[in-house]
Amino acid sequence: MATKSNYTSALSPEYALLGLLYQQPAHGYELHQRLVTDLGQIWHISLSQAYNILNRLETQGFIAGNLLEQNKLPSRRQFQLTDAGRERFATWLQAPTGCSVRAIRIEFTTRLYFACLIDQEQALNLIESQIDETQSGVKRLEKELANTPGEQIFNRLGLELRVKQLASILDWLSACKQVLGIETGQAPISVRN
Amino acid sequence: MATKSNYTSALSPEYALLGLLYQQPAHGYELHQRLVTDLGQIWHISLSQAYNILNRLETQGFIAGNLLEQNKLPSRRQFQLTDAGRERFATWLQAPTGCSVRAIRIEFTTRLYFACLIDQEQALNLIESQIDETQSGVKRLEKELANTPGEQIFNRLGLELRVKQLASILDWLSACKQVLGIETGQAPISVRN
DNA sequence: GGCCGCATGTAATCTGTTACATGATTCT
DNA sequence: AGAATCATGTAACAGATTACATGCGGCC
Repeated sequence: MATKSNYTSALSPEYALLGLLYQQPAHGYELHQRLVTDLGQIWHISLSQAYNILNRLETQGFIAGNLLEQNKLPSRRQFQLTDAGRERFATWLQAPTGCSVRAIRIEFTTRLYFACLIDQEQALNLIESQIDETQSGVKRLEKELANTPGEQIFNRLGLELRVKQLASILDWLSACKQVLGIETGQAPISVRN
Repeated sequence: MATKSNYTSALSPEYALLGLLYQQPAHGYELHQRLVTDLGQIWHISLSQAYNILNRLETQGFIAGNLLEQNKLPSRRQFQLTDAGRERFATWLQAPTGCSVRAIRIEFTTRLYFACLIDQEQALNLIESQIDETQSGVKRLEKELANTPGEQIFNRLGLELRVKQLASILDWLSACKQVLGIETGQAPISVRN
């Protein structure tokens, strides 16, 4: 019934690539470099994989590339977003991240990165709604913990760990607000050096 | 140069299955059930995937299965560890987990589960050495944080989050010791209900 | 001469996920 | 009669990881 197979199951840097292209056209090598310098602590991605993902995105019609010849160096494939790609990125940017610890560290941080570049106001909203979501996640886990019998020691331990981690995430989200200096109404920080 | 391809890259419940078989032979359906009831909060694995992993393990020579006919129900494939499998599990059980948040939540907890069943003494060691490892992980991250220039805001945020999460893990590891009641010298808890 | 940076890719392998397929028994 | 549980699997698909392959230019 669905148009095609459309799995976005796992975390993938594909949206990070789309986001970089949302700013300006670029070629694969450059995109990879920017990922490493700006978000290297968040995404660990090899050059090959970057090319693989770009090929996939091109096949799916989210980006289009055209060759740029260079006089000495090998020619580049310059990519730019298609309309579909622009929409895909915009939709993703304001989608909820969920409460998986991993998703927050990786996907949410990436969202925040782009939101800061595009719209500081939206970045604030992002943080606030993530705080809400995380708080309700804590409640959900605590309810589940209450429903888990004491014999299931390791299920309980697993839940307790997740609760603690969400708590530390809440802590971190507050720190995010301060670091970004958004709520103080200061001048927008420069993100690209 | 390597004997075969031997990737253990990602977290996989394969060792959990080996561990369950380390205790006693069992068939696939039963193994899946035990995973769900005992470690369901830690591993989310479908029945199909359990069978897939078991097939893989059999191909690799870590387990061996023989059919048990039943009078009414369909026949079972009862698996047991081979010598190679027993060794594989034992090696894994005392291997270090590392400091990835995910690995600790999933792999370490699984190790702890089996260590408790097999040898309470070893369980204590496991926790202690994980505490050490995690502490040095915090130091490593803090050093990296110190080396990350202030312009790389999001790399810094990513590192700060990881530091916070490791701190909450240290907290949790202390709680583990208490919950398991190991250091108090109490009678061994019953893990299987 | 050799290594590093620029710039591109292909291919193989492994793994997870989902869906599909089958068939008996037991409970309601 | 229909749903749930027991018990087994195969197949298709997507994606991550790694390895392999190429070629130029500049630097030491």
